[in-house]
Amino acid sequence: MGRGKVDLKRIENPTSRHVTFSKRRNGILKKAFELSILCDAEVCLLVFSATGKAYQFASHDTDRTIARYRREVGLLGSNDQYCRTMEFWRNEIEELERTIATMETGLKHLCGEDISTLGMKELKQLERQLKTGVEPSALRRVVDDGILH
Amino acid sequence: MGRGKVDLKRIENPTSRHVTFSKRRNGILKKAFELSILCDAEVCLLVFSATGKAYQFASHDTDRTIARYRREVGLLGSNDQYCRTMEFWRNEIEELERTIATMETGLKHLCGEDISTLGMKELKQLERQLKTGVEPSALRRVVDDGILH
DNA sequence: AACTATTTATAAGA
DNA sequence: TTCTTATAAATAGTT
Repeated sequence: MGRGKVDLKRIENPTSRHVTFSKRRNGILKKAFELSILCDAEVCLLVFSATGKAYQFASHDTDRTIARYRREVGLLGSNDQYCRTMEFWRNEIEELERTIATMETGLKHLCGEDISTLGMKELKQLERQLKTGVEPSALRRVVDDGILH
Repeated sequence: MGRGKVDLKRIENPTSRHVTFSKRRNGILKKAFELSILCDAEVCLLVFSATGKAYQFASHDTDRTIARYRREVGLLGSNDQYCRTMEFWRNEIEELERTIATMETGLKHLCGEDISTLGMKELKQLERQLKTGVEPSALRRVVDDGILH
């Protein structure tokens, strides 16, 4: 698109490459946004320039979409047959139990200290854990007890 | 682009929405590929259709790019202050409750029928629900009752 | 799935 | 970078 057709290969001239990156980066971010709105899709786009700068778009939440990707795509080879075996479901349950154990540790930690003393890192991790799954009753207890403020 | 201009809002007609999704999905995947080649960038694009089907492009390796995102971007910029407010946690909880409600519906459905009659699609959805969070006791009950085989 | 009329994106130039 | 403009690409509506 433009004054001339361009070959699909790395643009050697650094200036052109940077200018093109800037333009196309904006273009694709816009496309990602439009796709998510028009078609009601969940879209996550991560871009790192050759110089290491990061750009991103997420229609919902980057972590959420990545988690979904890991769940649904990340574990390939889960063939139809295997999914119906007891072994498959035992593995599912074990994984869940590990998640819950981690969560419980996190909750204990949370109950033991004022949340305002937690660092950003811990808060983000806790948020991730919450979104990955937690018993709502346990959570509500924490909240009702007024540990959070 | 096309015979008419389109408003930036969800396309209500399901047929048009699906057709547009298919076209634009291909378009943006191509754009992602071109950006990575022309400008020597690291690009990762994750797309889930409204019906849950996944599509992706990764110039290098999806896991690698995600890891890089987590290292360099994941921990920055979130509003440290807001995360400590009650409002933030209430939102977290509401989101969880919605998830749990969906899950409970799914479990009821599961208990009512033999899992071997479920298709791959339902199995994958159930797997997603399981991993998103479910009370392990409820799950174990389902398993122990021999509904799965 | 194809076909086109149009809209968009963007390459090159200033 | 930013704006302009000619042209290549993408795509909306149609067949």
